[in-house]
Amino acid sequence: MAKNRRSLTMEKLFRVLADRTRLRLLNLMYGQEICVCYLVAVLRTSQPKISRHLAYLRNSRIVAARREGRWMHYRIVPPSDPAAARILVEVQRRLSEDPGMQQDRARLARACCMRQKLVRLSKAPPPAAWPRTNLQPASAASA
Amino acid sequence: MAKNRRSLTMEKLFRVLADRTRLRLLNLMYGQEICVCYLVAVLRTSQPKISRHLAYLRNSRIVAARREGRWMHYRIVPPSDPAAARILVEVQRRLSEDPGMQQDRARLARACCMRQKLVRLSKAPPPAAWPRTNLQPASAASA
DNA sequence: CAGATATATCTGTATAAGCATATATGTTGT
DNA sequence: ACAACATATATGCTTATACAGATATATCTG
Repeated sequence: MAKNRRSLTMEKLFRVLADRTRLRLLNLMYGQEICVCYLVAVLRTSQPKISRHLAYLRNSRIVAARREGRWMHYRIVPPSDPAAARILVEVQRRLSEDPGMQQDRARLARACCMRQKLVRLSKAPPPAAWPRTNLQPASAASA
Repeated sequence: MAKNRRSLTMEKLFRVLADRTRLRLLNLMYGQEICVCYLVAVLRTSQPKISRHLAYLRNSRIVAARREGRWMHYRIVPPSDPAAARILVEVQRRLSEDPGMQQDRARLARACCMRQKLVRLSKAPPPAAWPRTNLQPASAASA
């Protein structure tokens, strides 16, 4: 199941980042833990495709997953290698300037606001800041 | 001939960086303009392979080439996009810590020292700092 | 022509996308 | 409690494409 526990080589890290869909996913995960259903809703692409790319990110140890009932939450795990971590920060800065990525974030914000009205999202836990701020109920449904 | 004049997307940039041979080439080009024959000598791999990766880097506008007689000199061109430029600097920092890359640089230094004795390099212009420091004769052989 | 570098062609591998289906958890009816 | 189902996510399989490496050959310059 867990294929690759060793730290990433530089070229492998870049291979992970060399895909538009994965960058879009990371863009939505910066600073927050987010449910797959939101990712599917915002990216407007097939669920298997997103799941595949999440698995790729997971195997690369760049993101971690947490199950909460039927929902899976994904978050970015800053690499232990300082240079790799800095690169991810640079990526974030670059993505924040990309119009397409801004559009994705805007769609996510809208989805969160009107989530009560969206069938697919009404019951799902919304994105929450990560690392947790203590203001967010950690996992209200898990007790 | 010049296929792609538009600026790189983030994912394209990372695709360029997602290859060990290209990283080794960049590693040897940081801060200096260097002749292909040195790259071939240091990397100890086939000349067509190196030439193709150089073409890849050239088409991605990450390096530029300059002809001087029969020799081609390659150098890194810092991207106009500030975030991309910062990423390249981070890559440099990371590569400087990589043992394999240090070994390449050591081999290059050695080749430069004993170049008089090496048939393939004895007539080729050695690597020179770039941007030029005015202490290096720009192109002594081209006049 | 010789030396330096680039390109054509072929083969193998990685992987992205699409579709169908499997798994996992939760819910509902009895 | 258990069967049957619904929802959320993951995976198996197929096809298409990008591209790395190897070898041979072309191009460019002196």
